[in-house]
Amino acid sequence: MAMSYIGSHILDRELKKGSAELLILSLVEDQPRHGYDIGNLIEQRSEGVLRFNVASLYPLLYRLEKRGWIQGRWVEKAGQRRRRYYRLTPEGKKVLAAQRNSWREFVEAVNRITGIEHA
Amino acid sequence: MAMSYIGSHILDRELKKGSAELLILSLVEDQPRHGYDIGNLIEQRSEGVLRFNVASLYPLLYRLEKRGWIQGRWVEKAGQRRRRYYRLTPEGKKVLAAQRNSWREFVEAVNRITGIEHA
DNA sequence: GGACTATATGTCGCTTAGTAATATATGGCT
DNA sequence: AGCCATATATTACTAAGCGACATATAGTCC
Repeated sequence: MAMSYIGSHILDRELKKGSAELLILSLVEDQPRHGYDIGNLIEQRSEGVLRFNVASLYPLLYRLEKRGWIQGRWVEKAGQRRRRYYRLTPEGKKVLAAQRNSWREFVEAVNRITGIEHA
Repeated sequence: MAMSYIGSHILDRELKKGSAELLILSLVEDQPRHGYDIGNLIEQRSEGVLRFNVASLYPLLYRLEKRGWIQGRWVEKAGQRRRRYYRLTPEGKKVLAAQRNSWREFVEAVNRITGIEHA
């Protein structure tokens, strides 16, 4: 039933893809964070608009680390499952700046075509 | 070489996915348009920031038509290859309104998390 | 005539990547 | 014991973008 598309679940799902890297890089910019924390922060700060699936989040963290944009290290504490904290690398910092610009350009372009004005 | 990622081709490519439907629906809102025209308009109005591959554009038009959001009809004119003009259906109009809201919410959420201020 | 370009639509096969489901491990609450 | 939150991880399925190629019409340039 086509009506079930209203609410734009498809749009929401697709949009998350491209912005995922930008979100993660931004969150580890000021302080190292572990995956579970990143997932929760995105959900909380977006007030539920953005939500990460673990099967997307962890592989994405591995990809970013493999590219050298973030650097992870294991931290073990008593009474806690081990956590892998990621920090932004110098190269990641450059990528983040570039992605912020791309994001701005992209939003402006879409707004121009779709006739959306930003307040 | 990881530096080749700078410029965010990956981000750009991914971001286009989710916004593609919104772009097309917006462009056929006021007047019927054919695929080739839509592709060119998106490229021109975005000043090259957004570009559609034909192997993405046409299948996407078929999907939107199959869902009943747009309705196409063939138009043949002498001295011209046949064109398929798509117009927005009443249901498509509702979807477009919903997707515009989703888009706004999404942009606000990403901006909040990534620390981007909009002027 | 032949080559090339712009217009206009269409399809194949490769690859990327999101997601549901499932798994593992620890600690606290009832 | 049962359940939930925390925290990381993997497998199998699926959707969809894209390079490359194909088809068709008409005009331009040499």
